[in-house]
Amino acid sequence: MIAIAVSEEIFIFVCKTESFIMPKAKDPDKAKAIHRAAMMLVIETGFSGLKMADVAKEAGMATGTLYIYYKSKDELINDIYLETKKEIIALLTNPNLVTETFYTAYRNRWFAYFNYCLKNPEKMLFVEQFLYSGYIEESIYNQVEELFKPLNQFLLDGQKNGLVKQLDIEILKAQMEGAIHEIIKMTVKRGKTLDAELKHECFNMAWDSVKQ
Amino acid sequence: MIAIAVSEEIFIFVCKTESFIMPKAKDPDKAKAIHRAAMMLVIETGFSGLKMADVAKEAGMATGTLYIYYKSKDELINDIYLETKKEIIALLTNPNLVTETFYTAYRNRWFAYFNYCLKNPEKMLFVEQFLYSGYIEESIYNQVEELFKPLNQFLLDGQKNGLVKQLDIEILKAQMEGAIHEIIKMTVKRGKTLDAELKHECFNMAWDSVKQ
Amino acid sequence: MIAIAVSEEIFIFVCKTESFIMPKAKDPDKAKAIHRAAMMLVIETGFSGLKMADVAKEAGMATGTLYIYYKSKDELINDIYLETKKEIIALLTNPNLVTETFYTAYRNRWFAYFNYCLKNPEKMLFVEQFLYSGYIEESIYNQVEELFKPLNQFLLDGQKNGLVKQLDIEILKAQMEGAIHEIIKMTVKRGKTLDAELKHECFNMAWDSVKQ
Amino acid sequence: MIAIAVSEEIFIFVCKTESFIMPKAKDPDKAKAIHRAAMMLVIETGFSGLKMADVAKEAGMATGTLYIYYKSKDELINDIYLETKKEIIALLTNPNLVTETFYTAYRNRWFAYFNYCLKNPEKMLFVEQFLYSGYIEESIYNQVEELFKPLNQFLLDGQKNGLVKQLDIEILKAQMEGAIHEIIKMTVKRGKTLDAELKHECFNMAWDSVKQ
DNA sequence: CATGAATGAGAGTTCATTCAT
DNA sequence: CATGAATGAACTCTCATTCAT
Repeated sequence: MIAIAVSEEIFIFVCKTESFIMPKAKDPDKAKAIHRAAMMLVIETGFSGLKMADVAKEAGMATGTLYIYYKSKDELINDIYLETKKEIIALLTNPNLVTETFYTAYRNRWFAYFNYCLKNPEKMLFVEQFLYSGYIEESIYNQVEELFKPLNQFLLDGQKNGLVKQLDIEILKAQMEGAIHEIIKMTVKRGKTLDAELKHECFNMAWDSVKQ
Repeated sequence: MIAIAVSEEIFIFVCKTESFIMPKAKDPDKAKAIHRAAMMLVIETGFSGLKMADVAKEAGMATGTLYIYYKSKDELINDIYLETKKEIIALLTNPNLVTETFYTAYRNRWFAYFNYCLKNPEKMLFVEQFLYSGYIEESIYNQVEELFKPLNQFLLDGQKNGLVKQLDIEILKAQMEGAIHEIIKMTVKRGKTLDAELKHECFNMAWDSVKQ
Repeated sequence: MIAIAVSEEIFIFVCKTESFIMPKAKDPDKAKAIHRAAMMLVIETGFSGLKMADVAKEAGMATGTLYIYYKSKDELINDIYLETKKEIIALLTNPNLVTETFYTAYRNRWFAYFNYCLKNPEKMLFVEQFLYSGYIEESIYNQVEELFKPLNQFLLDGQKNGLVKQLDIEILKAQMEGAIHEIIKMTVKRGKTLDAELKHECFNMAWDSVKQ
Repeated sequence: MIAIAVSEEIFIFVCKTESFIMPKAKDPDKAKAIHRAAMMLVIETGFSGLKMADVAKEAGMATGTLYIYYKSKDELINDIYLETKKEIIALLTNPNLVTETFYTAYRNRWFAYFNYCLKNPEKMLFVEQFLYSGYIEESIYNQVEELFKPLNQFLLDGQKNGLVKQLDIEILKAQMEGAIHEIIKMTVKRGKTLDAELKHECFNMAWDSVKQ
């Protein structure tokens, strides 16, 4: 390693990385492992059955380690919610989904979300359960509300063009989201699988319900 | 209550009747009061926040009294679920709902359930949350499944007559139930009220989604 | 038991005490047992070694029971302090201690406190340790300060009559209290006993130090 | 600190010297920094509130570093006690304090200790608290006892010459030490300052209490 | 039957200590 | 030698359940 004095207080060090002690950063994979473990356990046993000791064991670490990454059980749970919601928003605002016609754009979004839920039922269930778990913190709730606002515009455009029923946007969203969630839940609960055709029929129901 | 010592062993107590526990016969209303209290508290604080002491307080009795009516917290919660589900089944199999055409019969049933949820959101929410609370006992779950089977016939008839989409009955039910629940939840959360017209539009969405 | 209706809502009940279910009151002896146990353990192991489980065991009850009487460990410790300080104040403001001359009154007070400390070294030690334990709550501290103020007047009178050195009252009190505590601590630590004569010589030191 | 990648393996770091850990010989000041930090924190938060992580932070180093200088928290605390006591003994056995008359020698010693406590209240408080903290190790306690013995001779000489009250030496020491500590504690607690005159009056109290 | 103080197993969290970097 | 993330035993506190009154 070479040290060059620039001034009395400022130095330049040139060195190979491995010979320089990098401050050991908090392991970003650990936070994700904790997320995953906690989410799975919530689905298995509910929020009331979630124990930090179990999360630690499932994530392959000591209990104390959880508290390096999250201040408390509450914070952990709220953070999982927030991160999952952000993931969903990123998914639904993906520019790739935008297409020429409203119908195809709607279909793209519906399938994106439907497939996401089908692939990550634990995430969908977690988010659903969370809202009535008693763990939610208002600030987190509001933050998520804010993030979702841009998505409303899409449906408003559909209404303006006379393609979507003239109803409160929140009702339209509830209709679609509620149906998707319930279908996925039923699917998981009964161990069913949905082939492409079945998915398309589910989509048709969704479209039929909201189309003008 | 005022206590006046007449002698070392004899006291006079002056009190309002309700603050003096008169020995009385087993109160059949108590079980219902416990139900109501527990359900409200689950909605407010989630299953993880439900404490027997709070249930007792909310129901206006001592903790010990709860255990006269229910063997345990688990049993209490499962019983609430079972009773609520029975109430819903009774509602949906009410002979008054049967009418000439499939459409009107469907409409009657949809409105019956929708209005029930709107009037008793705590019951609907309790039932929804319960399934993933970790409290559910398999025997109770199976019992409820059994009770609901007769209702499927109604939709099967609709399909036979070409009025309802040719889809797995469970998917159809999930579509309808999920949408209703989500709309009600949104309504409650945002403090909205639904007038007759709005309800009808919600029904239209439901009908559009399942009709052939 | 005889019940006499005074009005529709007010009743008079006359009964032998044992035939009337008295609401089971929190046992006042338990609170004292907890005090005693906690105090002893603090002296033995210091505040840092005080464990609620040990307090419970020493007091002959379950851990949970402690929390019926005290909201937290902090509150328990602060309450012990407050109660002990109140006891000391009651002792020092006992009208029996007042006598004709300032000297005899001072002597009475000094001996009252010295003997109290000698008989209850654990209380004295607890109070001494407490102030720097990190457990003290400001409100409790202020409350005690307030209660002690009346005692200052006694020394002020001594100064007015030219019997006591003209020094800040707080310094005079510190001189006396510090000396007493340290002598008692030494006595306890070394397992010494103080006979009447020795006590009197200790008093003479105290008096010599403050007298004009 | 700024890191600039020159290649995949070579980096340039620009930083203020103090934020870059230069490999250096074992720093003899570190043990003292740890002492100071621990002592301050004990005074602020008591022994029960002393955390090794806080000591490290206060001393400007990592937790692990503490364990290079001290085997354990216990050892650290006991070492602080021992070192402080040694410092006090060195102070009181300073040959400069010896003078012609017993009175002036006594006065010199009293002022030396009083001023030491006034200047280092944290040390005095630490030592006071330590004895009842539950951390003390018997070997350390005995070692300190042994070191203090020579000081007794001084008072014994005073008694032989009829200048000091004929009382157990330990009682005399307790009287003096207790008074000094309590006056200093009061001073610190109330934010008072003691001028030369006031100090002298404190000394007079001390002298009056022990003089024959 | 009704009460609520008492119980104690079990949960969340902390923190002295270790060790790979 | 210095670091600080990781560890897990041990602590405080909670709460479902019991039982004497």
